[in-house]
Amino acid sequence: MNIFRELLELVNSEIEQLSEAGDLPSGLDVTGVLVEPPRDPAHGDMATNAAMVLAKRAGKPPRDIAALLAERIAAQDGVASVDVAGPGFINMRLEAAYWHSALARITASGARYGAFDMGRGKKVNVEFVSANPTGPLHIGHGRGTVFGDVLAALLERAGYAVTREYYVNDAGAQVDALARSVYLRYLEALGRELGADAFEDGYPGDYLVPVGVALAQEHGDKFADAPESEWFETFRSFAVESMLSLIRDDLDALGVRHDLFSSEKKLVDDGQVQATFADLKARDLIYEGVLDAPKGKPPPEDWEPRPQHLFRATQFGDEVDRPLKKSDGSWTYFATDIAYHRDKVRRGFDDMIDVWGADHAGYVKRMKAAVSAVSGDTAALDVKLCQMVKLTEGGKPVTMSKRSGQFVTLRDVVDKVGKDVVRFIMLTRKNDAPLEFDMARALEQSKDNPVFYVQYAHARIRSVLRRAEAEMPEVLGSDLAGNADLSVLTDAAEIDLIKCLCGWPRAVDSAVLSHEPHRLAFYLQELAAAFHLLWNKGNEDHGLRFIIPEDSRVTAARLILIGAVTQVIALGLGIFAVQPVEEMR
RNA sequence: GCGCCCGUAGCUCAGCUGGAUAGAGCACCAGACUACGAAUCUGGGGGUCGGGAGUUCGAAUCUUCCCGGGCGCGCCA
Repeated sequence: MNIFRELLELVNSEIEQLSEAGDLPSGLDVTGVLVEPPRDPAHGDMATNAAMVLAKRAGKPPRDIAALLAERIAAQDGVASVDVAGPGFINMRLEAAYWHSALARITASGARYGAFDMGRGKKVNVEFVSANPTGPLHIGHGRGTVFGDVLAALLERAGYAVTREYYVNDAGAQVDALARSVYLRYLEALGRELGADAFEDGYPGDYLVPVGVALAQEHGDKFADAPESEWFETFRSFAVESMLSLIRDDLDALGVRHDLFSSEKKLVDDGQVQATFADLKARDLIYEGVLDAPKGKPPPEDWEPRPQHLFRATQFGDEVDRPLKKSDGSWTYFATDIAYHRDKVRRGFDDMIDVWGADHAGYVKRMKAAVSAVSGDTAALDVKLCQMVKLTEGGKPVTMSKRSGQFVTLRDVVDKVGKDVVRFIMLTRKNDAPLEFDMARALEQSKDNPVFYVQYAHARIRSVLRRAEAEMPEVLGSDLAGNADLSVLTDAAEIDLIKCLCGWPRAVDSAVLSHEPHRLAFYLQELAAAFHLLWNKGNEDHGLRFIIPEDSRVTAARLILIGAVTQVIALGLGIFAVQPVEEMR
């Protein structure tokens, strides 16, 4: 049930018939033909640009094509009137009966409303969070987490077979530093004094204290005076496991569950990086060369031009060729990441989405280049960048210092305002725009708070339905939808609300195509607004209230209308994994 | 220096694969409740869509150049 798609099919079939009748050339390409609501409602309910799009292809003036099409469209059921405007827009006005039938069909399609099998079971890999396992998640991670999880849910709803994946960077210098910090906490647990700057190159956060204690309990002072080589592996893997479990708890608190955690270290240990390297080398995509020093900023003190293994990223649209090995012989982050994406391709994903922080923007081109290279141009990677989250409390910035280890964690925020509020607010901005997250406003019960605003609409309707059940039980009979006469819905605000409900599949489609779940959050706010408006009309004109005790016919129709609003709000919140509320506390 | 992202009302931001006279909220002003929950709603003023050029029937949207802001630029991830 998607009226835009249906009307587009109608327009396309009329174009075809005009071709058959010889009024238009046959075999016309109709890509670009759209049916959409005109920006100005005064122009009608729906408009199509068909005549303008086809003008050049058909070799006819747009107004002439429009006139031909308009005549045919006007003869269709449900179409009240059609006119041609401007350069060749065909504006349609639809009969009230059309909207009534649309409402009935929305209700009938239930939880499937807006679902369209765009994906046809195609596998998609959504990699998100992928924070280093060196500490708890912070609020910025939370944004990518919610974004990735909701995008995944959205794609699932559109018929894709989605895998939610977390790439664990457990092989680099970061986790080495983590291991050393944990070792210090271990010494501390054994009663040793730590120097003031002991954690200078490590992780000073308190969250490592229990990790040190646990190791002290398990191993006693066995490693206290041992050389690093003896304890390092033990401490590193224990520390990573502990941090991963911390992160899993954080994700759990947000209601996020990944299907797969992929370990960078395992990738390296299994020889996959080596294999990828050999593979690319065999295809002459790796060569030995010397890179210029980075321009525009003073080169690092220890800069020295040296020949190294370079990936021919420039062959795939990147600016420079990228190094794969560090001077100590170990792999660069990029090298392991190529292997990782190659692994995804080999697991059958030719559609991949990576959710990154905006500070990684500079890596997008090389990663796309790498995916082209390892897949032989058969796989596509879309990288979604999430901008910063500015955490505020009553408009004042909440200071965060990772250096001191004292920062507000994602968990702190979730515990304070609840996971549903966090999830919704994270989607009230486009992913590549900075987001201000105000903790005070997140808890506020006013229309400034978008979560509340949408939930309030849902709760109000549930309240009406409860009341109707108590006062007019006969109306809420078993076959309410089947028997109701929707033609009594005649007020402009009622029809507007139905029109808004009809926009849901369109919102879903556009969110799926653009990989932008925030569009659903905006849609839900619009729907809530259309509902609140109708409600208030009932305050001014009691004849427009939903429950009319002396008229069960009208009441039934209106309950179906607002029932459909809760249906769509619940569907939207469902994709967000936010629970619609029955009442506001 | 180069690359990516951004620039829309006083503020915060939408604007769907290019569509008609560019929208919403906040703030400001003026209104609507003996309540199906006013935690809401209605109306009003407010704009060179950063600037120029181009593509076309048509540009906030695409291309290009400039201005301004953010991020990044071998051996961090």
